[in-house]
Amino acid sequence: MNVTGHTRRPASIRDVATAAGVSYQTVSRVINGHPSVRPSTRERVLAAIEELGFRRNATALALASGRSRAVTVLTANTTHYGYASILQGIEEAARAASYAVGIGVLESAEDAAVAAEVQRAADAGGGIVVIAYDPAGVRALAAVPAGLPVVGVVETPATPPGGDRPWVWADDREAAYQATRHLLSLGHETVHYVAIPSSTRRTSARTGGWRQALKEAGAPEPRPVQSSWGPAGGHAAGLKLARDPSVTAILCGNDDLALGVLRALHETGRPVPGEVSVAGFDDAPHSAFLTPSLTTVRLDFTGLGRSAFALLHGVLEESAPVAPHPVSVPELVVRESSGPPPAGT
Amino acid sequence: MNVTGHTRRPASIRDVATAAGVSYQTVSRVINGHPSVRPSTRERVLAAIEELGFRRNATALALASGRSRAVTVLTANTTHYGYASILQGIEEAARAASYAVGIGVLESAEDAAVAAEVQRAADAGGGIVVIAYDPAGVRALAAVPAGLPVVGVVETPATPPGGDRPWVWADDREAAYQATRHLLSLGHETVHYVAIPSSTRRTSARTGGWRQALKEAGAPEPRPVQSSWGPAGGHAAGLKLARDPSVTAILCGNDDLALGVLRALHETGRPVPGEVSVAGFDDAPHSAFLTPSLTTVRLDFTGLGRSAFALLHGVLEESAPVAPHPVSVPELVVRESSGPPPAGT
DNA sequence: GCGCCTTGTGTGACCGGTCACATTCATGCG
DNA sequence: CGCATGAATGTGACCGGTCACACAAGGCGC
Repeated sequence: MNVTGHTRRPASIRDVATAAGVSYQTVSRVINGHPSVRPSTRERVLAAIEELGFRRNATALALASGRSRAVTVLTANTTHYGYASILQGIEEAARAASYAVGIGVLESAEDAAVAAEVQRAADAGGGIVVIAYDPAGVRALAAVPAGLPVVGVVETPATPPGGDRPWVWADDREAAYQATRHLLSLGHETVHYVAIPSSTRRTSARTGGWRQALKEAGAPEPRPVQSSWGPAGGHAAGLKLARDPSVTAILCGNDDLALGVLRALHETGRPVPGEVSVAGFDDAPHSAFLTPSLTTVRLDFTGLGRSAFALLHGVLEESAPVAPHPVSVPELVVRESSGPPPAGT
Repeated sequence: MNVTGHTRRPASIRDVATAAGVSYQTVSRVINGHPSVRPSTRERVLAAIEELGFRRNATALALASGRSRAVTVLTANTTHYGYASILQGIEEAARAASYAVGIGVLESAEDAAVAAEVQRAADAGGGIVVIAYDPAGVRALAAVPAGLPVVGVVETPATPPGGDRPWVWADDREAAYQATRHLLSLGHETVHYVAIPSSTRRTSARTGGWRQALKEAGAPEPRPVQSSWGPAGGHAAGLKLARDPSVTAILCGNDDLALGVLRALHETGRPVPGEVSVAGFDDAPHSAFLTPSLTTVRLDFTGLGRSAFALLHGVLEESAPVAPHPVSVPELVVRESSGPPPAGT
């Protein structure tokens, strides 16, 4: 309406109050839907709000009420598929609940750096979601001071990370178990494992599922190959494994690693799936379009993010029902990269 | 120090003041580094701060001072490589300047939805960075009310999107130009183009660079194939192009599209680069590990994000020097997917 | 000795909301 | 008819900082 060239200070509830001829408290009642406001009064206030383009100041609201309707997501990474999808799920749910979403990247797993980042997140005032799939995340989750509303997105339900704090998970253990069984069922003697960083600890869910499947089948358990997150790490691991002719099946900690492994096998002249079968983890969007397309396990990261937010939302507002630990069931997706072992073996 | 079971209200400057035996204003001076505070006093205050574990309340600071040391990033997507990398760059720079980073996803390009999201970003109080690579982003940038500190990350410097507002860009036009010239220089008669959503408009930078290279070489200009962002879109486009035997070179709007195109060519039995050459855009981490590895143009998205923040930072605090429009130079990366056209042509 | 400027410190108001309580007026009920 | 009750509204303090200004003490010039 009012088009002066200058940027004017936005209208406050007191401005609205004078415009409507009521007290600021009445305005507050109207915007909060308090019942005992005479309809005619409400009408007038709403008109004034409309006319002045009033919007409730989020900062003042947070300061006065203590609640800030905000979530900060702490994560070691924003670009990898799994992380980015979880973040997206959180944002989606947060937006629906009109919460603001902040992010903090844990660039280093060093304690001081992690603590600093946790502090920053705590300063933001709202709730915190920590993606604790890796060392930095796990430490961050542990470093969140007690009493702060926090939810962890973790690898496995078997090891409660922060003791009493709520968490959500996709069942990586089950997923790794399924993928490994799939490969074994094709006739492979055993399955080698290329691990993402956190998954080397004995307690890791992905490693655990793989190990369990091997044990149940009475298959020998090769040493997992420690790797990084990206295709470069997978490539290096793949070159190593390719040298060993007994290797006929490889499970990778994520699809990016699998991509690197595929490339390494290609470079060393070992056809997939003719000689070696490869399975990934996560079902990233590109996996279906690789050549050969990648057998993998699909995890619902977006849903995981939504659940994390729902849980946090429940903690922040007692009114909101706390979701019962929602575990999304992983789904094996069989594609071209897995098949029976070569006949000669 | 003080370990009571209950979560106590954090210390305020007044708590510190009484503990140090000074007024709250003196505490404020100390935490702001004001010069005229007697060293001995400063000492006492710092000791009290330390002892009470005082941290300045960000919300109160924002309310009182007006500045909120926060950036909100508006983007249509958080999972695609380019977007995620820009976000990461922004976060990195923001963290270094101890700014909080918020994100808002533009789920729909519909005007009302975009406007709502812009409002939310504005409500957050700080600066705004809009990633305007696509219709939703472009609209969001246009919808930001004048007077708000905002920086756009845009496709091309040729079309100032918001008129007077600052923006940064990676030179997509130049990148597309380089990639197209590379393919032409290999001997291809022309280069087909599979476009990402925004790039179909005539003003688009990527399309423009491609077109310019064709024109300069006197090559015929085929109709660009409109596609989506992901590999599925590239796959569909690739199937279409594969039917045309005259197609020997394809430039894709991003590496994910290229991946889909590669797959489509594989499925239709057209060897790459034997019969068809393919080039991508962005140099995503996986592109080097595809089979065939992908010729592409590398863009420094992270650097772009950092620049965007630097620019915004300059706007928010006059003290900070405003970076001169920093354009990162794209770099052509030649890999296996491009080569000379088949001899018979 | 006086005025004046500078240094160090304190006081009150304010940012824009919420919250606890006070006040007014119309009802219902004994 | 008097009084308790509840609806409708207003007042003052408060959240935790900042800002503008006041004020005391000390040094300097004249």
